[in-house]
Amino acid sequence: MLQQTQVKTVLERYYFPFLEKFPTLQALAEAPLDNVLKMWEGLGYYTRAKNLHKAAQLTAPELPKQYDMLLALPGIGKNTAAAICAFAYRQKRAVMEANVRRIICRIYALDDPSEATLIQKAHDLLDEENPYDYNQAMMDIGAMVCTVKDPSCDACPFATICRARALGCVDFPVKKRKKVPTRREDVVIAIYEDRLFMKQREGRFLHGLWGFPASDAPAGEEIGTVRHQYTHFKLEVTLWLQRLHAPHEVMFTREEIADLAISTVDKKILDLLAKKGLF
DNA sequence: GAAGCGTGGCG
DNA sequence: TCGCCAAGCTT
Repeated sequence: MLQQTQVKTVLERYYFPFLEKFPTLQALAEAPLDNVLKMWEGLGYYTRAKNLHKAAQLTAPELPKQYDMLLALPGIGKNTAAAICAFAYRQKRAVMEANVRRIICRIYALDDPSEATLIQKAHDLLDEENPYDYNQAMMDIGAMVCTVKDPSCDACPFATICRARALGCVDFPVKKRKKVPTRREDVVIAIYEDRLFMKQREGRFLHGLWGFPASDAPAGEEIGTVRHQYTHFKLEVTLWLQRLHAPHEVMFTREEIADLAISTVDKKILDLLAKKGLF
């Protein structure tokens, strides 16, 4: 859950409900994927949920303790494998995530280091006698002291050796900006009495979540626009309403929709329909 | 190595 | 409104 996601979000809305629903690796492994996705709803990067579910099925009832075996599991990369080893099993592994990366870039004044360089530096710095405390300290310092903007260098234990500080700037690592394109889509909302047509998404994007597929041939009445910002593109959806005279394909009532895993953009569409009193 | 993958918060 | 960023991984 914590991959590319702020701790605050995970702790406030996802971690505890997820553990209550799936209290053991075995329970997670036996659950239908749709139930897992429902608990992941709104958290993003949904492949993580699928990978976690798969990893549970591969390892239940017990997670392996060896780094290489963890690394081989879907969704577990070098950082997560190192974190599990260091935090769960007190092994000598150095985590290399966002906070550690920022600290290392600043200590050594690295603009845009390769992954290999970062991992080498992290390994060099690791306190092998206290891997748990070292890793936790690095992440906490990154989160609370060596922050992205306006770091508290006066309170930083690295202040005397930090090259970025000696250079009088905190502009490490160098931020690479990228502009994202805008994508426009037409979506036709098919309504019959108290039911809506929804489809489970396929392909890589939002896979497994239920939503409103884009249409090549919009028809019906235009009812509004929904905007949503993804990492790599901006989406602008024009909504069309089509009232059917007979039900077709798969349609859901409001109560049934509440049990489906739905991404944020499709939630926005549902909100707009509700706001306009259309559904 | 680079691109693709979600969402919410912040300035 | 816009760009940046977060306990990264997979292809």
